[in-house]
Amino acid sequence: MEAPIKILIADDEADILEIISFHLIKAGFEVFTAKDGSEAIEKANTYAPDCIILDIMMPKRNGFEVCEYLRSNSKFDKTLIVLLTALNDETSHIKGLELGGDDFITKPISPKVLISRITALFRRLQPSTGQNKIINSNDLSIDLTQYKTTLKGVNYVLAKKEFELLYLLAAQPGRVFLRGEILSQVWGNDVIVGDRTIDVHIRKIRAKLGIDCITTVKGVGYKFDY
Amino acid sequence: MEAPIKILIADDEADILEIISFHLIKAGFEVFTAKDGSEAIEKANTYAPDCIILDIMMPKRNGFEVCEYLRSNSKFDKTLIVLLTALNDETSHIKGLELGGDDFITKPISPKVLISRITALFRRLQPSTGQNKIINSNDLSIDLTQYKTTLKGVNYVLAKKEFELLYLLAAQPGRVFLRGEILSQVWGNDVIVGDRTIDVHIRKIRAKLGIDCITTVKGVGYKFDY
DNA sequence: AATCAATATTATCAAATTGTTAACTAGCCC
DNA sequence: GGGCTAGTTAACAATTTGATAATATTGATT
Repeated sequence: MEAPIKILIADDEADILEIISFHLIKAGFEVFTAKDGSEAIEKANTYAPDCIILDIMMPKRNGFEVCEYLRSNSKFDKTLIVLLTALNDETSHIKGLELGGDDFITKPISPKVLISRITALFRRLQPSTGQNKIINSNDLSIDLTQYKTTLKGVNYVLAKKEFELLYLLAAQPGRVFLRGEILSQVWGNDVIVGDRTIDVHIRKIRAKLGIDCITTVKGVGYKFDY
Repeated sequence: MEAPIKILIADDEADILEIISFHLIKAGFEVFTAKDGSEAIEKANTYAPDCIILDIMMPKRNGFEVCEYLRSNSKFDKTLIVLLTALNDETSHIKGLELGGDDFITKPISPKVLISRITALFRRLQPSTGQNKIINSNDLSIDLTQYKTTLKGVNYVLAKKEFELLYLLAAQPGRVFLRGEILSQVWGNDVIVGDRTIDVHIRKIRAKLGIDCITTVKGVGYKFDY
């Protein structure tokens, strides 16, 4: 998991917010906090977290309302929602899960348990994205289904050939691709283009991304290394 | 969900086995039972269930051992494991999740809760089973049942094809749809229309909504991004 | 250090792709 | 029928992308 996982916690009790943040940060997550339902929705929209932990009982909008809002917005389709409550009450539990919550944790919260559960949720979720067409390396992400390249969260627009070339190399970091391989993979076997064409595209990728993620292996070919 | 979801329950207490089975069957699952750890492993191999509910305290092999066995076998990569225990004990909880359990439920078990949680787990796992008829993204809402599009609460009237095209793209924000995909999804496979037709409709949508929610990926297709 | 081949860079032009407009057609309702 | 709307298409403009050639630079080898 390259890019840090973003977690938003919403609870009106400042001390709980603090203790949970502390443990989540220590566990390597990037943490945002909200002290009521409205702020939770606002920050969810701003930061697009991967997981949102919601207290049921909160001012402005309660956890159920926030959960319902999130689940009605396709933007949050892949966002995990964990509901938190002081009540050990079966009705809330079922209601929360039916509204689309992914997990339910009862207070008092053990930080260790919380982190274990969140980790377990992500473990389950990650492979479910299937044979991922997304390549992640450091802070560089290359998503084939979206034709999208981001570096440190910033989006870079690559042209079709540039993208396909980068994707090919990045799919097997470190491996050197011969010019012939690149030609047949990116251009196809029936198309005939000169060697300089590859260079030019490599150059454009390097220029656009501003990082040297492609290494030249003189006399052989190119490889992705980042 | 075409084929019934198969669930294996392992517990040494016959009455618990019975009551859980009863409720799971009622909820539409196909249920297998085992009364100890060895039998659980045996039946897991035989029936390849989608979900295995394991009591921690069982004869022959306990829940942890079975969990560890299952997780070491790639055959069960996609199998959900739910651990069950009478102890409300944090250590077991964490140990179970770390061994690769997907969820942890403490006794006494409420059948309703159990079923909610299992359903929630499967909901997450199933790739977009939720064929939502209403798409919401930011302040844009697209309602298939009413063929209605609203932006910031204001209603916009899209023609049939325009609506269907927008709906298709918006159903999977970010994903690039190839022109061919768009044609077969919106127009069908037997209808033959030119490529310009898509452009014109895209243009009309952009003009009507006044926002640029559809991005062109040159040489590839279009995607919804808002 | 000189040489040579491979690669990088730049500019330029050609080709592909999409955007835009307007015109045409078919169906529908009054 | 006449007027309306939606859908399609054609023609052209605008834009983006791709390929090449010419030139500069690099790096290995001697």
